[in-house]
Amino acid sequence: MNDECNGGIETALDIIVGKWKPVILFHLMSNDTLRFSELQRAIPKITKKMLTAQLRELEYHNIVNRKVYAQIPPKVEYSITEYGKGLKPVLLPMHKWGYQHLQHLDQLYGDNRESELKVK
Amino acid sequence: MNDECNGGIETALDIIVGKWKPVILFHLMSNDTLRFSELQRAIPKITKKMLTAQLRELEYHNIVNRKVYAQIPPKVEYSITEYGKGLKPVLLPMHKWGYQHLQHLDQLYGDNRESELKVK
DNA sequence: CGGTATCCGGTCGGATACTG
DNA sequence: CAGTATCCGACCGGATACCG
Repeated sequence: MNDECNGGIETALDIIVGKWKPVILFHLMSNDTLRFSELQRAIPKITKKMLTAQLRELEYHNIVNRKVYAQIPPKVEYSITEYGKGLKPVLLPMHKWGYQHLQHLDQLYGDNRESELKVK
Repeated sequence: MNDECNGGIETALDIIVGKWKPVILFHLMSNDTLRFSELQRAIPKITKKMLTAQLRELEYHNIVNRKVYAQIPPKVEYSITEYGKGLKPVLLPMHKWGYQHLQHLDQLYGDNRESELKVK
């Protein structure tokens, strides 16, 4: 971390931040391939607009693959690219830390703090 | 990653995301202790408002410590908490991946793509 | 020195309706 | 089925001025 150029962190954040990107990546990383509608069902509260937008950004950065089947009705499949799999060493520690952090909070304040957290 | 509950990632992101948090953490992690004005000088483009806001959020999550010296003129020192140091295993892979990603892009498109990146 | 207070523009994301 | 298009409110972050 005593390396110059902290910009690497911002670069990584730019790519994985977005209200829905973590969930999307989570599902794609555990499912190999998913259709647009399958993602929609897996993430009920997301709108098509958002799902499309976030997928496009991930696609732009070569994290996910978009495969269009030229047929009617249309069919589009999304999957993590090989390059995108390189994000696992980034996401796993994040997941681990975040999970432990939640436990830590529960242990400090008890288990029913949804409300307080939301209010921030 | 095939663990349920991807919320851990969002929890972690909530804490380390923010336009200036990565830079702030970077400086605090390599300097042990810094005054408000030192941080300001280290990050020239940040405003007091933003520096205060981001520090307060980090403090709220117990990532940084705020030590106020009751004297005139005032003096406030910031440092990473022991708990905050636990973020290193999260930030280091991020930094590494992001840095490699930048290299990856340079290798693909040549070195003068600042412009394109900004336009996105 | 180390902040608040206030204002304000731009962007993010949600709701809804429409389409090939 | 897999998207666009449009509108719109909320919030994020910058500029500036003031304060203990």
